[in-house]
Formats: sequence, C-alpha cells, structure tokens
Amino acid sequence: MSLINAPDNVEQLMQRVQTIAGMTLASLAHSINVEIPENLRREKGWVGQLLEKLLGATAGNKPEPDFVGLGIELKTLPIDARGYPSESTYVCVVPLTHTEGLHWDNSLVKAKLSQVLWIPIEADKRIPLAQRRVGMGILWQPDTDTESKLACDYDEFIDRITLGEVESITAHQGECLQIRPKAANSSALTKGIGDEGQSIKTLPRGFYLRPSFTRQIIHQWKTK
DNA sequence: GGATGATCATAT
DNA sequence: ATATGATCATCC
Repeated sequence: MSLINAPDNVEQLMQRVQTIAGMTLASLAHSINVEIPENLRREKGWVGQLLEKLLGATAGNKPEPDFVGLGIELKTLPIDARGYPSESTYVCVVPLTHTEGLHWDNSLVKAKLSQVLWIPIEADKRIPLAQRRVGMGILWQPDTDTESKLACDYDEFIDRITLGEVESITAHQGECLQIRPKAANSSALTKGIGDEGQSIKTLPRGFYLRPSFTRQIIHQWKTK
C-alpha cells in the first residue's frame, strides 16, 4: 500500500477530496494497492478505511478526530438510490462509568462533530462495490441550533447513564443522536452503572447520528 | 421499507 | 476489553 501523509492544511485536504470525487472505489483502491472485497458483509468498515488512507487520516483507532491537527473528523456517508444517507453514522463509544461532570462541552462527541468532512459514497446494493463512486466531500460544522439539539440529546443520555438507567435506554431516544450497542457480539460486556448505583456488566454502546440528521446535511448542501 | 439491535474486521 | 471503521439482519 502506498503511504499518504497527513494533509498540512484544510486547502490541501480539500484538494485531495476534489481529486477523488467521481472516481470508483475500484480505481481508488487500485491506486494505493489495496485489495477490494466482493462485498462489505465481512468488512463493513472497508470503505471508511480506504478513504482514511487516501486522504491521510492519522487518528487510527484513537478516540480523537481523524485529522487531529486540523480538528476535522472524516466520515463516509452511504448514499442510496434517491441520493440520501441509508445508514446511521457511528460517532464514538458511550462512556458508561465516571459520567459525573460530563457534559456536551467537554465531550468527545462535540470534539468529533465540531467539524466533519462528509464523503458521500454510492451505496445502492444493486451497484457492485467496485463500481460505486465517491462523491464530492462536504466540510461541515453544526450551526447554533443544530449544536444545541445535539447537546440536549447528549446531556439527557449522560444523565440517564449516571442515574443507572443505561439498560433501559433504547435507540428510540434522542432527536439527532441515538445510543445503540457497539460490540463484537452480544456477549461482549463492559462495566456500567446499575439501577441501584452498583457496578454491572452491560453491552458496550455507541453514539450514532440518525439518518434523518445526516439527510438534512445532504439536503442543505444540495439546495444551497 | 425503515429502524433497532446485532455483528464483522482490525489495531492496541 | 476498548477503540476505530461501519453495515448487516431481523422485526415491526
């Protein structure tokens, strides 16, 4: 695989983004000697990892934005036949212990969502993976109203976790964000807070952005 | 058909 | 086990 350095500045990053826009996953993978799987069934994160390599993302699996120096998080966005996101977007792991004093302003969710480079990717299952094209990236920041909605969701979730209600949180809660399991399987457990304040073993959870949320981002971009 | 809960690959 | 990259599979 070829080695691509981290971009020095936003302009350089966006120039790379523009260069790959319109290209197929097969040609992009080939350009850096990455093998392309038949489908994503066993490699669900393959597209995201390909884009990280192409654009020089550096965070790896560390809990921080992908382009640390630029404060930019990279997210691929699977786009359906109608031109809108078809899946939720994973943000980061949900803290399930030591949640006292946690709030939006000192959260990892805020750090990651303060500036996101969304890369739309064709994801219609009728298109073979190799032939799917990459769209033009969108450098996005939440507006004031959007950020307060995110903050509201986040703080409510943390409140419930602190109160020992983690096991009764479902994906129905939250306007923009939701909490869902994020684990290798249903027997992977982590430490959490029980309903009597005791330590319990529970499923690891992740924060996700609802498709309705990312749909708005795409919609705003299309109509501006 | 869409959303929820479950799962897959990889690195540390 | 925890974190990243996400999509899959099933149920409603």
